[in-house]
Amino acid sequence: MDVRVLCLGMLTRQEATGYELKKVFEGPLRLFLDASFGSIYPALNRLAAEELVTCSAQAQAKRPDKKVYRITPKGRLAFLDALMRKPGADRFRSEFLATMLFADLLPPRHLSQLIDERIAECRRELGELDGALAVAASPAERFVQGLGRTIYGAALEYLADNRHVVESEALLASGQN
Amino acid sequence: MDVRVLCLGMLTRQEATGYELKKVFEGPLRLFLDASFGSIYPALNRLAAEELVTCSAQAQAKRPDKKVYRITPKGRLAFLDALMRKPGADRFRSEFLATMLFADLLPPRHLSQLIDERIAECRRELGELDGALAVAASPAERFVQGLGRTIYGAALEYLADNRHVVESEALLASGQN
DNA sequence: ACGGACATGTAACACGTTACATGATTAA
DNA sequence: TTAATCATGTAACGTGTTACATGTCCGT
Repeated sequence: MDVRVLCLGMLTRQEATGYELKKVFEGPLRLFLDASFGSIYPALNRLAAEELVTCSAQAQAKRPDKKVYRITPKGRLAFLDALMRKPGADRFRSEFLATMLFADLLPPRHLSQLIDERIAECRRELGELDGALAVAASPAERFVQGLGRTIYGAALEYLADNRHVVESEALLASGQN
Repeated sequence: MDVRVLCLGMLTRQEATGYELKKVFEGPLRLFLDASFGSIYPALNRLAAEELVTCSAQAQAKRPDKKVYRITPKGRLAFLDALMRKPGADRFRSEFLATMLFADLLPPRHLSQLIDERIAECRRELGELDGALAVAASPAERFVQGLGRTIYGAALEYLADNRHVVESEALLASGQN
């Protein structure tokens, strides 16, 4: 699902500007959703050209016009159509995990620090998700956020319980160099 | 971490051909790692041009030469250097999850079938990971595979326990259309 | 007879990121 | 005064996918 379809989907919930859409991509769902201005604005322009959304520009003093986008009936159909396609495989790109795959090549201290930071990061993320769940959006959104929390929680526990596996290996390897 | 660095990393473990590397990308780690021939072969050629790997071609009857790549000391240093960089943020791209975010727009039957398939898929993946863990590679690899298993396991349980949240919402929504 | 494994590679294309351009307002 | 928020947009660039090109051998 590309940025274009994702934007269209968000507009099924709420009319929004490109700027507001970007904020959604930075919110608690950012693990799953992501897009930059450089992809959002062209996406919205294209959606408008295809008449899947309408755009009403509100003039603002000393600022670029604020362009509020609203989905059209045609846009809703197009989004539905995209939603009904069989979803492709997940791809979990994690540089942290890729690094862990070669943990034995790292200096032990560096590795431990990496894991410490990762654990802190997971906790931060968990806190944010819990906060987001408390203010509660739609059930669907809560469902996805809840899954995110579950995954982060499980990953955190796993990390704490199993870090010794890679850490001891890194120690052994560093003793042999 | 791009395909080039990833290939370099795998070559720290074992000399390999592009074809063999591709098989690794299709194995139990495919959730975290992924690359197509169209990116692997150019990556290897570039690595060879930079002298981070060497390439020895073995002539084969009636087939393209088999090109075995080996990492050089310079390549090991370059890889280490890449590994030591602060890892970027995770990005979990899941079309399934993106679809769930709009579950209330889907026909209830379609949604339930989607979730059923997803659960089956998770189980398949879990079985494969368990199989891979049994034959055991390096501790680092087991660590990462174990994390994969943990995540899939947690996701599976969450799905089973919470599917009713989105399913009932979809039912409600479909009754109102 | 047909598909899949083996084996490498190129070219067109899609998609997204990054950095840049512009500029006011407000809080620390 | 420095950074962040608001607000949109373009252009260059990087990276990867898909489809194509080529051909054998083996199992069913």
